[in-house]
Amino acid sequence: MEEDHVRALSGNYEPHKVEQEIFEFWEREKIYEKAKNKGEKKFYFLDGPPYVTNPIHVGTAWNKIMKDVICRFRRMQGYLVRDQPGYDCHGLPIEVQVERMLGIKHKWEIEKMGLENFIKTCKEFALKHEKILTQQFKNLGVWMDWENPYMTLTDEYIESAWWWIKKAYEKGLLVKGKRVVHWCPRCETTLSGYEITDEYRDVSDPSIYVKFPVVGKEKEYIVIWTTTPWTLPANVAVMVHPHYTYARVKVGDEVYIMALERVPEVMQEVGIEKYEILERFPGSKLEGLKYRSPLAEEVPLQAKLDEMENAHIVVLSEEYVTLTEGSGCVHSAPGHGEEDYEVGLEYNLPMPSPVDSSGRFTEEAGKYAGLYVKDADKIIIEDLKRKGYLLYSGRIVHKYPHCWRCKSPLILRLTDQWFIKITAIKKKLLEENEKVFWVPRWAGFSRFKNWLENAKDWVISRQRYWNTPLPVWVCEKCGNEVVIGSKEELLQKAIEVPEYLELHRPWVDKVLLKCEKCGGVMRRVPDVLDVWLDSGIASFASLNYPKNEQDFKKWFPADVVLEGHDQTRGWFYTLLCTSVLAFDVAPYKAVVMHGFALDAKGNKMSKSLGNFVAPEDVIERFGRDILRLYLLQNTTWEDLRFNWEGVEEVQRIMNVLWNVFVFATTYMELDKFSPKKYSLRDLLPHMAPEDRWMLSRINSVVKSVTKKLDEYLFHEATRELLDFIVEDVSHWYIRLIRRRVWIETEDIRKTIAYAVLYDVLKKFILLLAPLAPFITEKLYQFMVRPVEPEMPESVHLCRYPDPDEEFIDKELEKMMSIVREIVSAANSARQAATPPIKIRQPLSEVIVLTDDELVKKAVERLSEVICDQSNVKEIKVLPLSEELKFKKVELKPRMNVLGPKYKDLAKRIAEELLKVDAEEVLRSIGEKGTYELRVNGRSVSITEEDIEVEEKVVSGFSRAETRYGKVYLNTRITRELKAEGLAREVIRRLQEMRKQAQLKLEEYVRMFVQCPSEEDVELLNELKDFVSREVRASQLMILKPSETPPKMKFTKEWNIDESKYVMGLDIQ
RNA sequence: GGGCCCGUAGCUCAGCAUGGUUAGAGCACCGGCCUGAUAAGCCGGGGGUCGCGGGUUCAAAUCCCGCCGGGCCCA
Repeated sequence: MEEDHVRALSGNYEPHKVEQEIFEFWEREKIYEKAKNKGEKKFYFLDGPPYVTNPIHVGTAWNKIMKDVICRFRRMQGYLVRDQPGYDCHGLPIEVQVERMLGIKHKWEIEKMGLENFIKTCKEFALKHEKILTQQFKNLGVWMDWENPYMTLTDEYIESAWWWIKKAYEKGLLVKGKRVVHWCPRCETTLSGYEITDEYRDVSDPSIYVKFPVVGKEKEYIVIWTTTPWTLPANVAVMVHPHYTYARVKVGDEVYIMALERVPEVMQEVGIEKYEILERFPGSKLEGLKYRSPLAEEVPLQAKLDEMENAHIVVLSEEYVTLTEGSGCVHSAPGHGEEDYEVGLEYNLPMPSPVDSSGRFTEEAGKYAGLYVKDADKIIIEDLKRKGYLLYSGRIVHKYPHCWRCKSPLILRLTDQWFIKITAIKKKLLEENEKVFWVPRWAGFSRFKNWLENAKDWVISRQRYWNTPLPVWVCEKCGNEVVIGSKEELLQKAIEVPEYLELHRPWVDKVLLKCEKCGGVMRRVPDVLDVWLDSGIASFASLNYPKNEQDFKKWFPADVVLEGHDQTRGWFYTLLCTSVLAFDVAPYKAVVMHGFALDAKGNKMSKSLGNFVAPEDVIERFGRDILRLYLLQNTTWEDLRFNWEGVEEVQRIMNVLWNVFVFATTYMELDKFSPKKYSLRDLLPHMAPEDRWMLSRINSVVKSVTKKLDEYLFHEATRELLDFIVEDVSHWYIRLIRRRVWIETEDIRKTIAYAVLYDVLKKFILLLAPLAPFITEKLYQFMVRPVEPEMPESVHLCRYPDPDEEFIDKELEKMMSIVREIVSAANSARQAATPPIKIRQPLSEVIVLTDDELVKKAVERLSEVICDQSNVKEIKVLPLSEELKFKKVELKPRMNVLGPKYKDLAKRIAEELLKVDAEEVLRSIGEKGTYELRVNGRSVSITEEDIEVEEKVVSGFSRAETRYGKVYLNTRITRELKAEGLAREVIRRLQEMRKQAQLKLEEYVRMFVQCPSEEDVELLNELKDFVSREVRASQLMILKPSETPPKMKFTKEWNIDESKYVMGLDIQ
């Protein structure tokens, strides 16, 4: 039975056409579905859920493309891959967008309009954007289970969160307590740390020094510094460092207490020139020192604190007192500062926070009640000044956190919050992290580890609406609390359930429970959960755990997660926390961290800056495979600076790739090559060294690329593959086999070239398939499937190739790289010759001088490659000691040295030096340090300094150097060589004319060449057969200048070395 | 202010862990060459304070310290 043969691929690479065609093919043949269910060993890829607000940008595309590479690669390795995408659907950002859509400006308006409507709008918004994002991801060629994403807004997902909260509660790790949190007075909610860090911006604030009068002393004060005067009504203590030196400083008739080291700077800042240090002592001496509030008259709270024993005293802190700014005595308001709060706990201080949720002072603040805190600053300063407690008032520009959404300055407020005691499981977090495979390593073992070591308790409650509700119900009567772990449990315990129930506010708020302790009615606390908890539980919530225990057992933990470096402290962290808390193990085996996509200058891309590039823009101009490869070749964990030239470079490479296939298939079709007829192993004994080299290379690449993808080094794998197809296949192997594929008869050398090329290209397609799924599918469908119909119907259903170790010959690869350098040197020597010699002109020999055994071996084994590629008849290797045959050493006397030394004899010495054997002079100097020169009957000692050495290549040779030795090129052109050179000049031009005349490759036509001289006619006639064969001339006439050329359809005049030739060919 | 990462040719980057010929590649530019797959390729040229400063060393792009600029995270 006749096997079908390879057909010629034609035309240029047109990505859009290819991609459209492949999209349709995948869709029609349901290739994704087939690939998805094919594998055996499980592989759990866990998608970090993108937030469903904005359309994707280049960075999001990069992220999903790398994930796609993982899934495709693992599938080809035979894994059953869990590839569920995820979407992060809750949270303040959506609330903000919805508020904007609804024209709402304040939190209370939401409740006024009705929560139900608001939540419904949020949900619609999330679902709508989920669809947009999915469409965008699909368009990149990303294969995921788009029909079944996990979404954090479903009841099932929320139930997983509830289960986890209950688990934490049962372990005693869910705690209600006071916490100082960043609070937005406009949004009236706490913000997570993540939400704050983006919005530290420079603002101008007051900078004041205040005097706190010491109890029992006349005119003695503790001096504190603050930039938030509005926190003074909540002042409870002053912190000092126990080991720093403090001083009592006399200024006029007053005494100030402050850190000694700070005295000069503070005095300068407040403008005091004359002062005197009265006493020095360690800060620890100040512990317990009682002072009076400077605002006792204005603020009832302060007056009350004055009366208390454990308030308005000096406390010690090693951690929170520094000498870089202020006075070294730190105003401490535990209700308005995290550090203050911690010290407050330690000293059992009262912790007033006389500010309400909208940032206004409460009644406790007396005179200031009702004022917005920032507005109170001015009045407080005035009051202090009036009362003589203000030492200095200025302004300072510093970074201060703002609400990312409404830009209000945030305040720190002591509030009741729910939190998870991460500190209790910190050790285990660190332990589990040790077991994770991090890419790059330092991301896990420097950055993430460092972060874990500083882990704090996690405040998980929020005072908002569109989030997972906190599943805690509290008894109105006795305060008893119950934590609910599922919808089922909720319904079981409910005494009242609304008609419609989904696990969002407001419906869930309407569920009332009966208190088991007192029989009272229990209501849910109004808080919702931090949106970071939603994505943080994805490792098991996406598996629908605990409802679906089987899936959990099957898949958990994830084999890999991959996100940008902002997630080191975000998702990577919350994932680890939730899993370690619930299961005592890390939720992932490998974590890959990637960079951000920035603009060409390294700035963030943003629509407002006008530097935003959408992935769709790139697709429109270049196509999906090019976008993918461009992104993938960037060092994974480094930021990507998007630039269009870089994309163009990838496009050029893809053009070369395409043309490699055009070349290969064109000749394979001409010869009706059918790969299944041959086995590489059978052909092996007949192979040329370059064939074996090519096979070694592809198998080395298979091995190396597989390892790189196994370790998630996408950029290294991408670069290696592209480099391989361009350098090794296109630039080298195809050049080497070109003459072989032109052989017209059946010939084993040609067959081998096809067989090797076919094998290499097929493997290459498979290797590249996960990275560039469209073009590889196209080439597979075109070149492989028709001739090997038993292969899978899609490249993405194939097995990733295994390296054939038998073919790998590292020594041969090394030898070929040596040979490539030698060829390059030989060509360089042609150019260095005077006059330069064209490559088309054959030469007699190249000589490599080396003592290196491998170089010698390389030249011997690959001599034909060198001769062919450098167009010489012979290649020789000689030991270094033979080099003197090809170079002359000449001595140049240094007259400026000899002159002063030998005066009038110098001239004679110079003359003699030029006569003697230079080699011998150098040898003697090399051995003894001097050379004894006879001049006018006396002996003169010539040393190194007296001469300059010049090396000259002997005439008839040209030289170039390589890392592996010097290369000499024989530049003598014999009559025979000249004839061949001329023949090749003529051939080249006739070929060009064939191409211009659009003759078919295999077509034979009549031709003539009219030479400018009799001599040329003679020369050319010697190689007439050769020329005819090369240009496929049915008849070749070589004419003298005097003869009249026959009439032919296509004639042309050419200049060869300044002489005019006329050539013609007869088109049928 | 702290942690981690990055800074090498006009541009994109490799080299740095294990210090050692003249610091490389691709792109772009210029000159020459080659070409019946190639809008490709080859040879050569120009182009570098290896962010800056100090230290260790016979020797530093590489190791150490400090600083500057950028990114992320934390405060």
